[in-house]
Amino acid sequence: MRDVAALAGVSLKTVSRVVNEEAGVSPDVRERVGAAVRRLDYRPNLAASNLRRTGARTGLVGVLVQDLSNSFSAGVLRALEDVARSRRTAVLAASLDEELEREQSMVHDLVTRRVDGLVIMPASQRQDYLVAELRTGTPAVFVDRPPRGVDADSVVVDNFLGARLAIEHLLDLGHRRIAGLFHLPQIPTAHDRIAGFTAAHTDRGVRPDPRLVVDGISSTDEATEVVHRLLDLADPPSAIFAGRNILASGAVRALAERGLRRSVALVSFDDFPMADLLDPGLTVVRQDVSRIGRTVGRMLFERIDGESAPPRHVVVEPTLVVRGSGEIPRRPEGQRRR
Amino acid sequence: MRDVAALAGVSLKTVSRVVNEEAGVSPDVRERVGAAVRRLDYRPNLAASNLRRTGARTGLVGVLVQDLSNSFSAGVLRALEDVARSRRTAVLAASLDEELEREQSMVHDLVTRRVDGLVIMPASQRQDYLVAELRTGTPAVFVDRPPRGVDADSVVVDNFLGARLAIEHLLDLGHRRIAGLFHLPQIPTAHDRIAGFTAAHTDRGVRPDPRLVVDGISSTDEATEVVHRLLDLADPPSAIFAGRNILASGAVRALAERGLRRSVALVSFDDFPMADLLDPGLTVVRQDVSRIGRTVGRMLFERIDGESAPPRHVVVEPTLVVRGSGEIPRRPEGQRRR
DNA sequence: CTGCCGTGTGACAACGTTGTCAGGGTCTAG
DNA sequence: CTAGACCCTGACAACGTTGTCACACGGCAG
Repeated sequence: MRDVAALAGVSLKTVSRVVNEEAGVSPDVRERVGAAVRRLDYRPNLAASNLRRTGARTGLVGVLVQDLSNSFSAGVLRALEDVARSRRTAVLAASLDEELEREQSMVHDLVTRRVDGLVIMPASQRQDYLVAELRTGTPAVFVDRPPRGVDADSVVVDNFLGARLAIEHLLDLGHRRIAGLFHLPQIPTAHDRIAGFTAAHTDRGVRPDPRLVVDGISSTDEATEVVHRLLDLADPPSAIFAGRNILASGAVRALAERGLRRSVALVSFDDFPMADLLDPGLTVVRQDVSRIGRTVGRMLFERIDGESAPPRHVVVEPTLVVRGSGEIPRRPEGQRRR
Repeated sequence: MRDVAALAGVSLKTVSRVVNEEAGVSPDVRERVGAAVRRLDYRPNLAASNLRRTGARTGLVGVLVQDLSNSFSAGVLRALEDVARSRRTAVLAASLDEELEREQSMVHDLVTRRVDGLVIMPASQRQDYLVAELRTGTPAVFVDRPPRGVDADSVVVDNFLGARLAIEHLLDLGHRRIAGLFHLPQIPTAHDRIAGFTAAHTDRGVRPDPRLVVDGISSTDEATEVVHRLLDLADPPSAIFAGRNILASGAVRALAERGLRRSVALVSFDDFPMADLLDPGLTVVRQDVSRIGRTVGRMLFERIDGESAPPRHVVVEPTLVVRGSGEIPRRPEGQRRR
């Protein structure tokens, strides 16, 4: 900036005025400074500028998701990015991989970087640590999992409802022995899906067989194994509900290995690209990822703009997408057929 | 910081020393300052710190990909993130959506933010504009598409080889009428894949039917349409090569609609999650996304560390992943069979 | 001619931090 | 007892920018 001022023969302040398009600079000077800026490839130092300006924004928001490479996280991030772009804000993204410690250290880092806002898909059970972090006034919005131990905006899917929709759908088709595959039950989303699974049964007077409900499954391979084990039971399930898309792929594989893809019904939570190309197409409970992302973005920027109403907790309703795999009727006997 | 100094009864500089874990502070004072820091929730202002330090890094890298929500971009980003994390660096991510203008403005913004490095999956044809941007010394690494008009490191997949692998595979199975579905030919990746498609044919003395080679297809629906049109020809293709995964899903859909999934061979460029669950499993040319991301990360940080050797251009070899859809033999007559 | 106003410009301090250097205290060797 | 060395600590300037304020100039009314 000093060089620009020297080259244009003006003071630092005048360069600042031109760069910031402030009024009150004669066209002549404005032109001279502009030329000098271009000639020297001058770029204002945003850090210094923010330092000086009172209450300036960094134009940066932090987004902490479970895993940038999974389609749910990536979809939410993408929708958020679009909102951020319209607010001339850049996005700092990171994966938490369900690691509590990483969540805390990332939040700390981002707050230290003075991001204007924070979006968190939490890995931790409780976020008490956030109370201190957010004392600086950084707004935070939770997504996918509600906050515990700290009061903040959130956008979550109604996991209970989603599971119930799926199970009711299967019950309507006559299924009575429905297997449930779930993630770690201490994760709120998994917990609610298990609850929805159970509630749908009991509401209809059906008692779910506890042997058919398996939780703590965290990989596709484990899911394949579990499904094989369930199908080996003397009274195997006639339908399967997968509580997460990666568990659904394990289930699909197990069914395929036994030639049962058209014999055992399957419904999954979470849609994914190309689920409709499977044969039969995979019936899923879909979360509207981009709507979730947009909602989160909108709420975050309202807070950044100074909105100070009490935290809002938006619950997005998932929908059942019928594609075939979930519409296989109960087959009372002779499941081995092709 | 001033408050901390006052509370601890020391000078600003001493607080600075404690915060930065500099040597030469008595344990007593260190402890007092530490307590004050905790009590006041003090956080150093990174911007100010960077401003003062000579040649300090921002601990920030910019990553510009095609679309954060597609699995290739997301996978590369994720692998990059892991490298960045090990270097205590955060990642600023953005989607370009093949928009040239956005590429330029994002690069400009990121350079102004003083990122330590830049990763670009270019949307533009030429990147001459970068010469001026990079004069500040910000290193850049290109991924997926090589740089034009500016000399910089790059990591790209051998698209020519990938397409050739696929076509040779199909030719080996006796196919002679192979359809090719491609993206816009002015995009270098598409261009090379078309070239590989053609070269594989001519190397084997087969003349590809120009009517079977369609480029400029940019959506799944368009691909479906095109495949239907090709299958309506008097002499339809016995195999299809999809030059991109989104085109593959269009092709799968068209084949499914005609009950030809087990009759017409299909090989696609780009793997995607759950491609193995299709029936038959989709045979693809796979790019090792996480290796690409890691390589890019490694190269970028070498530059950030001051490496000044001439730019390197790494070409990653793709591999053919056989899953069934590509191994359907040529069926000389009566393709309509189920 | 004087005084006032508006316009364009610049000097200076300040944002929050750290590098430099100097000073005061304690310790050790001569 | 003194000189030198060493250890801690603090004063001060500087990083690149912008807010505040003052000043110089030309024009205009009295």
